[in-house]
Amino acid sequence: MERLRTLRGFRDIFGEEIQKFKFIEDVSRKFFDIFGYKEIEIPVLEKTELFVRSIGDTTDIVEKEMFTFIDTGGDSVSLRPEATAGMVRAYLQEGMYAKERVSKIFTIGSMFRHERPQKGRFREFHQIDVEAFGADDPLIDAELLWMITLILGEIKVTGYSIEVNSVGCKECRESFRNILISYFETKKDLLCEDCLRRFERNPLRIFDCKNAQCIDVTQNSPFLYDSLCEGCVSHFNIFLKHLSNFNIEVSINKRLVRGLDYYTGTVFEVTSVDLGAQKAFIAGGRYNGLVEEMGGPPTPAIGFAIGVERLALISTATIFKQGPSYFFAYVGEKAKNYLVPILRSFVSKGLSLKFAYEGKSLKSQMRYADSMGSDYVLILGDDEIKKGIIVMRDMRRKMQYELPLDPEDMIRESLKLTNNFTVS
RNA sequence: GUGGGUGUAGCUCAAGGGUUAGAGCAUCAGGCUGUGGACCUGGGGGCUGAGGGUUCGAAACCCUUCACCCACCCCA
Repeated sequence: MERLRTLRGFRDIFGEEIQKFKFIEDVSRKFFDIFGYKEIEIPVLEKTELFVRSIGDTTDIVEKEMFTFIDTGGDSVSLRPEATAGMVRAYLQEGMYAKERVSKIFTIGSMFRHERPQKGRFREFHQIDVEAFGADDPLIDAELLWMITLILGEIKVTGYSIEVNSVGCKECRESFRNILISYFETKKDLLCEDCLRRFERNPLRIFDCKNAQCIDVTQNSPFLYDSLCEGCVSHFNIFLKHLSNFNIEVSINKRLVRGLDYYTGTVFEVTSVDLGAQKAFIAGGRYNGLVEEMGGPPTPAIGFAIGVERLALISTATIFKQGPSYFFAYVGEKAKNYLVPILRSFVSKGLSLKFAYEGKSLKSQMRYADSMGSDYVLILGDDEIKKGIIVMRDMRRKMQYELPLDPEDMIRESLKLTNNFTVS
């Protein structure tokens, strides 16, 4: 019989990794609360049209990476490949724009893309997604990056770098597109196959190519960055000024363009050299036109997403356990009868008391206790029962004490001995 | 979708045509009949990813297929 396993690109997340995930989420939630972001859960499955309209129908994501199927009602539905589309939908559907001037929301959950897995890339992956609607002030652009640096600091990520750029508003992007097309038109034969495709659909993306010859071609090409309109230049400069006031080091990467159609103005990426080819672990930017395109009032907006798997790969945080843990070791059936009342007392006090279900030799139980990292082992056998006591062994100091056998007294006395407990 | 690499015990890996496929770690037991980590001894564990072929003989060679990893593409 063949054993079933997960689908390609889907994984079980457990053990140390899930602890790291939870830690990353906890730290993020803490800072989101400080900065006034409210949590929202949105559906994993939405109408395909939502993603087509927001992300763009010629992007790779919607063209070939979505898990799309026809449900029994005949609708085309898709597993979300990213969160922003659904967040915009929720912002409009729940009427947030009418209730507050600025809506700051975040969500945490799985995204799905039908890609070939590699280091730091899976078909089901987790994002922490943050969106702020209703403010065009570059201060909020800078504030987002500040919040990111605070989170990364607490998660103990070092050696990352932040790249920023502006991809301009609709107007300056449209005029630049023409400039770019006429430039590349003469150099078509120098571009790689992929870039020829990009030339047809989204010439901006040629700047993203890693092919040496293409990089060469773009070396002397006009940059969007250099032909931004007055308003975009001033917005970007004020953004940079704020960043320096926040003491945030960034580098301007004129080649940085994003793969989703909705971005306008500020875009940014946080990368780490420790990640392999998929080095961006946080990315985002402004999308001032999207809300209106989705049928809402004209609303400036900005957001970013954290790739949790990638962040977990580079976080050097170690998860500390808190509080002492106890183990109950018993010799003989008579002693085992004392387990339940003792266990109940420990649990009611919120203390961790482990034990072996099929207790074998004491030696075996001691090994078990040790392998689970128990700090104290309570040992009970006929001798102790006769004397009305229980032995508590301090595993690290290799010292033993006698405690009363009555559970309440036992806990009280043991806490006296362990109240200077510190995690090593 | 394309390319490269790897599939042998729970994990990391040996064996490169020739008895019964090994080692370390992990696990269980014993040494120590009631005391953990170190050490010693032993036990359990495998259709060598799957299917076909070549051969007296295949984990090994050939074909097919599947899976995983890395990279391209793209992206968090």
